[in-house]
Amino acid sequence: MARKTGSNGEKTRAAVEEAAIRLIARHGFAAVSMRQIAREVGVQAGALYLYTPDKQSLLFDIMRGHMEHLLASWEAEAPDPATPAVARLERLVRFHIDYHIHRPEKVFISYMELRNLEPDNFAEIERLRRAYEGVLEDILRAGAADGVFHMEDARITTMAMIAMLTGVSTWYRDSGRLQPAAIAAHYVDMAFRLVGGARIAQAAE
Amino acid sequence: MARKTGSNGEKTRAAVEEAAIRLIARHGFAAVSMRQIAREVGVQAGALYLYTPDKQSLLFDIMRGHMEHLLASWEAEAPDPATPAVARLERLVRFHIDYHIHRPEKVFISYMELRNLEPDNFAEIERLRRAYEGVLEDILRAGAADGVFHMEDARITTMAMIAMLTGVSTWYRDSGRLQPAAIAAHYVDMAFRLVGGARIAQAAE
DNA sequence: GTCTATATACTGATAGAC
DNA sequence: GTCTATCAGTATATAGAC
Repeated sequence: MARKTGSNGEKTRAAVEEAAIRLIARHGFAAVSMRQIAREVGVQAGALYLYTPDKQSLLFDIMRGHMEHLLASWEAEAPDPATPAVARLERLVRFHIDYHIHRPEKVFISYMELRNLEPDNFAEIERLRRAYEGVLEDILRAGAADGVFHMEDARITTMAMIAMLTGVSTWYRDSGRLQPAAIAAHYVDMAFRLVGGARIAQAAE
Repeated sequence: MARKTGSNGEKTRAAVEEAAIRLIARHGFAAVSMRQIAREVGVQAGALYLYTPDKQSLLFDIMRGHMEHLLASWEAEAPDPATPAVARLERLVRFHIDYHIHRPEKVFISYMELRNLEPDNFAEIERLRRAYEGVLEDILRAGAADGVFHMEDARITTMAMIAMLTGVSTWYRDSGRLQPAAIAAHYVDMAFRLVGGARIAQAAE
C-alpha cells in the first residue's frame, strides 16, 4: 500500500543492482563508472543517486547482502547441532558448493573487492566472513572431539578447506564436463579426506 | 659497457616496478594512478614513460615476470621425472607454499588482476598458469598410474589442491602463530590426504 | 633522465527543470 | 522518477625545455 509512485522505481532499483553486479564482476569495482552502470540500466547517470547515496554504498550493499544471505541460507538448512559432525560436514560442503556454483558473480565480487571497501564497511564484511568460517571450524572441532575426524591443526584445516571449496567458482562453467551434483559429490569426498574421517556410505550420484 | 647514462635509470626502473607492485597489491590496478606510482618513486608522472610504454604494460610485465619466475624456479629444483610421485608431490607442495608465502604481493596481483589484462596479455598469463597446473596434474596422474595415489577425478583434485595451497597467501602473516616450515608441513600432510597417498615417514620439523 | 606544461577525456556527484 | 547541464577534480599520455 501507499506506493503510488514507487512502481517503476522498484524495478529500476533492482535493475541498478543487477547491472552493478554484472559490471563489477566483469571489470572490477574501480574500473566501472556510474555512467556505465546507468547505460546498462537505461537511465542517465544522475538517476542512479535516487537509489544509492554513492558508489561505495553500491558495492557495500552487494557484499553485505551476499554474506548475510549466505549465512541466513545456511541457518535455514543447517542440521540440528546435536547431529553427528560427519553428517553436518557433508551437508555444509554440499550447501557451499551449490551456493557458490549458482552465484558466481556475487561470490567473485565478495572475494575480489574487499580492498575497495572503506574501513568500516570492510570490518563489517570481515565479521560476516569470519562468522561463516566459524561454522565450518565448529563442525571440524566437534568431529575431532568425538574422535571421528583426525587433523593436525583444526584452524589450518578450516582455512584450507574453505579455500579448496570456494575455488570451485574459479573453474566451474555451466557448459563443463561435470554436473553440479557430481562436482559436489567429489568435493564431499575430498573434504572427508582432509579431515581423515570416514564418510557414511551413500549414493554419490 | 656502454651505459654511461643508464646508471641512475636502472635504479629508477627497479623503483618503478617495486612501487607499482606495492600500490597495485594494496589498492588494485584500476584504482592506482600513474601519478601515485610516480610520487612513490619520487619522480614526475611523465618520467614513468621512459620505462613503460603505458600503464597496461606495467601490469602485464609484473604478472608475466611472476609466472615465468615461478615456473623457472620450479624447473630449477624439480626432481628428476623418474622420481616416485610421492617424493615429487612433497617437493612441489613445499616449493609452492614457500614461494607463495614469501611473495604475497606478486601472488595477490597475479590472481586478482586477470580482469584488467587486455585480451592478448590475458591469454599469455593463462597459458603460463595452465602450464603450472599441468606440473601438479602430471604428478597426480603419475602417482595414480603407479597405484600410490587414489583419486576419484585427477583434474578436480588438481584444481582443489591448487586452490587449497594458494589459499595460504590469504591468511599467512609473518607475525602469525606458525612458522613457514610448520605451515608447509601441514599442507604436505593435507595434500597427501587429498590424494589418498601414504607419505614416506620423515621429520615434520 | 627528468621536468613542466598541456591535450583530451573521463570521473563522482549535485542542482534544478519537467 | 528521470533528464539535462554542469562543477570540480582526476585520468593517461605526449611535447618540448633543460
